[in-house]
Amino acid sequence: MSGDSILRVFMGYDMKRAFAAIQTDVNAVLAPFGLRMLTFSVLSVIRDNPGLRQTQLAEILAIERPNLVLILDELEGLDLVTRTRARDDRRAYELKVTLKGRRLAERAFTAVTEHDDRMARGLSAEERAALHRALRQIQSNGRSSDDARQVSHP
Amino acid sequence: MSGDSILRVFMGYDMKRAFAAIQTDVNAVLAPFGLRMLTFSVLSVIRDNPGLRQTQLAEILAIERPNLVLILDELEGLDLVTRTRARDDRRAYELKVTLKGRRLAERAFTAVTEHDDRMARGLSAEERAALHRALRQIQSNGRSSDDARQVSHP
DNA sequence: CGATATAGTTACGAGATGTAATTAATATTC
DNA sequence: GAATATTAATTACATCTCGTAACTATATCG
Repeated sequence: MSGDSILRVFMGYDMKRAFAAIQTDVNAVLAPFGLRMLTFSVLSVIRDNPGLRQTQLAEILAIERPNLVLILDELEGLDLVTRTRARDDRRAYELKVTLKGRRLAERAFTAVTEHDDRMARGLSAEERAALHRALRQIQSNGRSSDDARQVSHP
Repeated sequence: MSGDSILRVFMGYDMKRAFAAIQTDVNAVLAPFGLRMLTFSVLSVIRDNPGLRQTQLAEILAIERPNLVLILDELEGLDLVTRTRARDDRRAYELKVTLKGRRLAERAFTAVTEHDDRMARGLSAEERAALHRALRQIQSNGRSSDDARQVSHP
């Protein structure tokens, strides 16, 4: 008995431990590419949504705009992403992935997919699908409280 | 379509989002008790394992011993936990929860349990059990790589 | 006894995340 | 159309979590 059985009844605890395992592992997988979980996510979303603005990207990834700035500085410094002034709104930048970035993202994506499969060993396809469903349900349970609060103070 | 569909195929991404939701929420639940997720976890494990040493506690929670020091300083300063020199090993401390700590932990535990149920709304008991199983499987998949590495360099 | 290991600590750094205030550009309003 | 407010990005700053290396004191082993 591992001593933390009192905490194992909580989804939050099991999830913290599982996520820590994944994050440590995926960061090790991404290190050879010069990426981490967060920069990989940013790169992937821009690649999938070329021309995205920083505010939209922050919204999609649920991070604050200021935190995005340094991440984009990093990716831009690595020549993986470009910031181009938007013609229709010269305050905003259009984000795009460079050719170099596209190539790197593709290889990293394969590596992360393999990693994800590795972390899912022992789970059937149905169990994996059920896990995704459960995780999204939890997210929406968390969001609904936020939304309720925001709606009540418009 | 939210723009992050490219990432939604990864357990790691869905889990990061779900865990962020839980952590934000549970910290709000614990704030009135003067606790956060981490201090609550430490307090709960000591309560469940009186006399525990710091090294053992760090091992159980999978955190580094140095990080535990400040957390225990905090809990000790709040009169929730005591460090007593072990008679058989004067380097070590025996950790115990004070009466005040026991009372607080009990109330906090109830609040966190309710919170966990709230975050699990929409999931059946079977789905919840399956979620725990999946999360533990993932943890053990992560750990097994570590173990393999350690065993290969004894 | 002397070498080595262990328990806790200190010092430090990196990464992720959040808030407040600033600047430049756009939108709104009178 | 000028004054005002809003928005995009940024800067500056603070906090939390987590990890490593080095130190002190005890303990153990040969």
